[in-house]
Amino acid sequence: MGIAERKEKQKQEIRKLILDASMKLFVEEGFDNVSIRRIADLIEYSPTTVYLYFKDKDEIFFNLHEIGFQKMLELNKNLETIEDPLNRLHKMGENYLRFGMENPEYYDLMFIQRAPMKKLVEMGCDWENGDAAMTRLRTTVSECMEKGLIARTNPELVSMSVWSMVHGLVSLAIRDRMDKFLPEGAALLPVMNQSLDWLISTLSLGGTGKG
Amino acid sequence: MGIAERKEKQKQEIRKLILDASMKLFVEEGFDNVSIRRIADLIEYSPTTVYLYFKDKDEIFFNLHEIGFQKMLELNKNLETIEDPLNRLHKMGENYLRFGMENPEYYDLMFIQRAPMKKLVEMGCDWENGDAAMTRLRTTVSECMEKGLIARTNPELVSMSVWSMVHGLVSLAIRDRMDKFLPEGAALLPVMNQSLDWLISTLSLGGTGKG
DNA sequence: TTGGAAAATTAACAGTGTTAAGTAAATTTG
DNA sequence: CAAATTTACTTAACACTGTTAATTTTCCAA
Repeated sequence: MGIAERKEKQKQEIRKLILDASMKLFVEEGFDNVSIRRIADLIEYSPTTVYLYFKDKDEIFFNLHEIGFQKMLELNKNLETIEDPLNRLHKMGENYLRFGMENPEYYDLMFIQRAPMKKLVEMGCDWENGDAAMTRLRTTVSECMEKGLIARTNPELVSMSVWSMVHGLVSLAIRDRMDKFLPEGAALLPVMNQSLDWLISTLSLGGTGKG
Repeated sequence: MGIAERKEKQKQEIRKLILDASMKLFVEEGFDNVSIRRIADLIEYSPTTVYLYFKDKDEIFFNLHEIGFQKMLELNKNLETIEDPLNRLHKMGENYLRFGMENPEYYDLMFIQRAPMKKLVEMGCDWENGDAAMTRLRTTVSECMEKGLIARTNPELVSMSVWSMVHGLVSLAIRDRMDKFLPEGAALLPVMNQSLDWLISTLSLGGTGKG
């Protein structure tokens, strides 16, 4: 079955070619300037060829959104060695903020754009990437509660709250709402990290409440 | 000069006609389905007429974004009578969440879509609506600190953090990320309000930390 | 070498934002 | 009141968009 295998491999290669070209356009020209025709130009195929590898444009975006989660997962490998769950939670937040600011296009697809969620509904399946991320967060939050580092309440609720805040920070930043409140040209990430520091120290039972 | 005045009034009427039609389409059909041609159809003018009243599509969206802020301001009138600043902060958050969930299209324009901010840069002016809203929030946060209701830190930072959390909640909800973590068909707003309750009680120096 | 499947293309449809040029209506001027 | 001018509006067009049907080219097996 060498031939069918090779064909499948070739197919995957072209899929990757398309995804890479899409992301390149997305990063360099912005969401609105990613068109099937420009993707096709980039990979030197005709526009309709793209449709032989992806059902429609949203499916391309869905795949990019998945790649984004992979990248984020990779970034979070530095958490594994952190024993203290509150420290881990803090570092998890820092990772999240950094990922969002360094990969605004991926972040957009993962947490802002409608297309990937639309595709999810179409396919009738769960948001596995989102669920997995939320589970990792909730596990750490639960651990913090068990060790008495933060107040014992509903871990689900606290996870959602913490996630909402870091998401709020990143999404305001990458959609140009945050810079409006800072001196011209000021770096956003340090301020965002201060917000996170504040949250963690406010959360913390043993902390000063001052950060 | 009655005639110039009347003409100006007529001009404003057609502008309003266009904005109303745009919002109607935006609410009923979603952002992507608002086209100049459909707006023109609705107001029974030719598509190019729209360009006599607005420079481009983004300018329409910018104006809708401003109307959104007006609506939000109106909603916040119920805050004026609240003496206790922490209560006021809490209620301000509730208003924010409710506004977002009841007017997702306006919210989108105010805090998610890029178009209005793009227009702002083009016009070279500040985000007055955003600044005003942030000032109202910061004033209340400062008052909480002065009265010793919450920890004395940087009011700007705490305001940003609080805003980020409620924005995070609303933006996750209206971009279909929140329902993925709740039972099918569950109402989002109550959960979001619980998150807010948690934040306020965690913030509060006199509180139980349990909500 | 030929038959058929697979891969890629061309042509087309219905739509988009936007502009230039032309027409109809209203107002000012003689 | 009639002519000239300004204002309001429309038609036609450009260069795009996602997507599909029909057609051609390429590849592999018999």
